[in-house]
Formats: sequence, C-alpha cells, structure tokens
Amino acid sequence: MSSLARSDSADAPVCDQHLVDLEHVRQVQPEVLPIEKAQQMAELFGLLADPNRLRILSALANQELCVCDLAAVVKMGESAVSHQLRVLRSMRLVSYEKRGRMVYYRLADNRVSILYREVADQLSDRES
Amino acid sequence: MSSLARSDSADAPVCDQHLVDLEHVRQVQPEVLPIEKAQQMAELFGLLADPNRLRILSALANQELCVCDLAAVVKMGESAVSHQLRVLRSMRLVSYEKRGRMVYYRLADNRVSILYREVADQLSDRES
DNA sequence: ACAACACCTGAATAGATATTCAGACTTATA
DNA sequence: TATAAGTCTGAATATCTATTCAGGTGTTGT
Repeated sequence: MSSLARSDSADAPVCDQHLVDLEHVRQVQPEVLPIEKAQQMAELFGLLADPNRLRILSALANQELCVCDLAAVVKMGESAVSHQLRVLRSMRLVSYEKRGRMVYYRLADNRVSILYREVADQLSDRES
Repeated sequence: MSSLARSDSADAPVCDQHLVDLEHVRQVQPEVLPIEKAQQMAELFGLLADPNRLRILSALANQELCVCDLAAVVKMGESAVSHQLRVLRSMRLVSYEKRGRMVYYRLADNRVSILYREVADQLSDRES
C-alpha cells in the first residue's frame, strides 16, 4: 500500500480511509434529509404502512362512520379499530365527533386521501 | 365471498346485532380497499417508514452513489446500509450497477422522489 | 497467486408494533 | 337508578423490524 500521507481524519466511518469519491460525499451531504425531518416523515409513512389502517382510511374516504360500523366494514374487532383510530387521531389524520354514545370519524382533510390515491396509482403502474 | 346476509350472525364481529347504520356499511363495503391491495400499499409505505431509508433515498435523489460513500453520507454502518439497500432493491425502488468492485445505486425511477417530495410538502403544511 | 478492498449475507439481539382480552367510562333507555 | 350499548384504555402476547457482528464472495492491484 502506498504510503499516502492523507490527513483523512474525518469523523464519519467511511470505507477505509480513501473515500471513493469524496467530492460526491461532500456535495450530497447537505442535501440529505436531516435526521429530525426524516423521522417525522417516517412516522407519517408509518401510519400508512398498515393494511388495516389503510382500509380504515379508505372507508372513511367515502363518508364518516362510527367505530362500530367501521369495525364491521373492515372486518376487525372494535377494540383493534379503536386502537388504530387512536393512532390516526394522534397524527391528526382523522377527526371525530361525538353524537350521543357514538363517535363518528372522518378524514381530517383530503390531503390524506390525495396522498394515498397517489400511491395507489403508482402501485397500479408498478404491478405490470 | 361472504354474502353479508341480514343483520343476523354474519362472520364479522359487529356491534351487537343491530348495526347502527346498515345502509352505510353496505354502501361503503365495496369501496373499501381490498385486503390484498391494502397489503401491497402498506408494504410500499413501510419501505418509506424508516428514517434511515428515507435518508438513503434522499441522498440517491441527488446522484448515484456507491455503498461505501452512501454509508458515509448517511452516517451508517456499511452493513446496515447494505441491508436497507437490499430491502429497497427488493421493491425496485432503487437500481444498481456494478462497476469494478463498487456497486453504484440510484433511484429506480423518479416516481419515488416525487412521492416522497409530496409527503415532505404535506408535512411542511402540517407542522404549522 | 496473494492480500486488500467493496460489498453481501445470515444469525442474533434489541426495539417497535398489532391484536386480543379484560375492564373502565359515558350515554341512552327502561 | 339500573341496565345495556358504544367506545376507550392498559396489559400481555406474538410478530415484525433494524442494527450489529462475524464471516463469505468476487474483484483489484502488487
């Protein structure tokens, strides 16, 4: 190995000492999604990463429903639905309204349905 | 499939016997995302539901990178990066090209970046 | 050919997630 | 008021996921 007096140092664990393309690394680094933001996004995607939650959202995309009917529609236990709604609520993807002893849920806004339709389309393209 | 007969029995665990609004249930049911499709979508969302994978994708959104540099950019171990790339590869979100002993990765297509930018924007709105 | 390097893979551990069960709370009805 | 219905919540279990570690494959350069 040539005795390169490279003052590499660097605080990042990189491939050995000589980065393949240090320029690229330096160039890309600031463009990379910051960790904090990445976590936010991951959290949001995580909400949509469950089949049952997607089905719940797709049901609510049509009209508001109470927990009970929702459970019937998506064929889940009411407790499970309630747990999931709690999750969706915490991220303000759905809103609710109490009427008597029922609680009616609906999508918080239509951005959710837009987004989810976005992916649905992409999937259709993808699954050729 | 289940013919969803009267409000009696049925295979779905509903609120007692009398659905709050059977009409709504019947109306919504066919609109609900089918389980199979929901799983596909959830799988795709799941790929995007990890901060490190998002960071990897955001890095590749700028330009192609080898595993080594990629690891440096996102500050992860190379093995961890390799594992994640394997996941992303399996869903064809990234493609790769071997050149010598390096393997260069890039986004498979720009739909991915479009989608991910979509959510980034929504998040910006959301976090007012 | 040999050694070093880039990358991949499998097993193992730690952490997160979803469902179920049991019970609590709230509201309508007898 | 007492009972039943709808919903919510917490604990427990099972499952999945991500990272690390150790070792393997294939390529480059001496």
